[in-house]
Amino acid sequence: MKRSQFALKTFREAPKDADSKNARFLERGGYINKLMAGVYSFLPLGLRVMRNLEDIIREEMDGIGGQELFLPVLGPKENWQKSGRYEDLDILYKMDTVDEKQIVLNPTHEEIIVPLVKSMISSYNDLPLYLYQIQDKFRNEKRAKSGLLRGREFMMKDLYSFHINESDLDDYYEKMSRVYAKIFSRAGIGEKTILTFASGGTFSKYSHEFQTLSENGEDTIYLCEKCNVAVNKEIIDEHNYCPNCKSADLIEKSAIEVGNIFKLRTKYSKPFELKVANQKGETKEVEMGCYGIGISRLMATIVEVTAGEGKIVWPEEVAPFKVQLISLGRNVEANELYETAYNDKQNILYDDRDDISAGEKFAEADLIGSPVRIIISDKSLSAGGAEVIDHQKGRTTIVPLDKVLVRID
RNA sequence: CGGAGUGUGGCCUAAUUGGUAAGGCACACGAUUCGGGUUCGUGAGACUCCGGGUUCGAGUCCCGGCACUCCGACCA
Repeated sequence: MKRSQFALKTFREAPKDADSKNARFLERGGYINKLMAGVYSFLPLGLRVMRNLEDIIREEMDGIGGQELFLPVLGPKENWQKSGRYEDLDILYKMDTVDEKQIVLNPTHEEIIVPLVKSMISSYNDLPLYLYQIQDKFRNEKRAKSGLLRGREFMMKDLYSFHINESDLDDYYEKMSRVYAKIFSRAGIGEKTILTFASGGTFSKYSHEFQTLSENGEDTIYLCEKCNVAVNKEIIDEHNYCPNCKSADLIEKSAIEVGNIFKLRTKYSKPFELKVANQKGETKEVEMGCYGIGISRLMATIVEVTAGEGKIVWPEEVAPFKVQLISLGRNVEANELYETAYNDKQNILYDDRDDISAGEKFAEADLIGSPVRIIISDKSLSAGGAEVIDHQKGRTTIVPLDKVLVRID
């Protein structure tokens, strides 16, 4: 991609109303644009980051049998009344339409997927079943805040698992827990993301959250540094010791909840009468689990944890562009490198603008944050080729132009 | 939903006791410069959030809305 053709506008200053680190950085860098409180447009640069996160998540979900589908944003009032959440959920967007129908903007999709799956399965032979989607969720938060961390419309991956019995649910739940750790590791926040015991609701003793340690986090967790496991504040009164080593030596930390896994058991299969026949021909309610990752929140969390002032180095798999090629007055050489060395032009951003100062190009490159930066200038050419900066390793080398690709790979 | 604060060109800011909107960024054009948002000139761009009120006169004071931000409550 040539920078001169890329729809990107960065700014010297962040908008005044962007107060959180992620909002300041992402709006300044031209990743996102605020439409109203808690509602953001994703611009081409920001969408590239989100798509990369989606790709990681898809790969991992598919890897444990997940099958992707796409459920509607709109939902019928009746489904939500059936589960009791039409009245219980204060964040539910309820709308009266002109023809006097009442509809809901789905804030989550148990009420949608359970009736759907009911129409698909009838026997234990149809189980287990793992369905997921990546889609916008709508929640009328009393107070949207902190940029992408708590929005009213946000991108989420939600997977729902369906099992013939509890032990099968337990097995899959454990498997998912490990896969989640892998996802956050690939997203570059593995070391700071802590498996956290949280309230399980009425059907299960605990659920688990994946909490990323961050000063600006809105959750409070109690961390056992020895085991790298934590307990959420909401259950610390009953559980003020490490779930792993039983130590009471826990440290209070603030964190951002980036993912959550939850054993629903029969909470929703019951009201919607989702049942299948078991081996004996008896009808049984289906055991369910649900597993969410807030993808836009994950993007914000990476920024909160890794960005500096006007500067970021995105994790390898997340970066909007893997490589940034910057020409400083040497477009002939840079053009040739761009055209010949890179067949994957989608993953390199080539700043070919010739009316922009070096300082401005660098400042913008810092905001875009590719792991690798290549500079071609008089200075680099007289030193022997292109200057290749590996931001992950913190290393700068001069590489002959015909060897640049080799060195990158 | 309670409390507090803030609304001025696209963005960031200024405007004296109330006196007729100023600057920077960005944008267009022309020069200049070319390793950290270079410098200079020219130009375009504003019902000062909306609606009332006080006043000869309101960005400024008063009332009512709306929006945004922060604190708290809430967060399957």
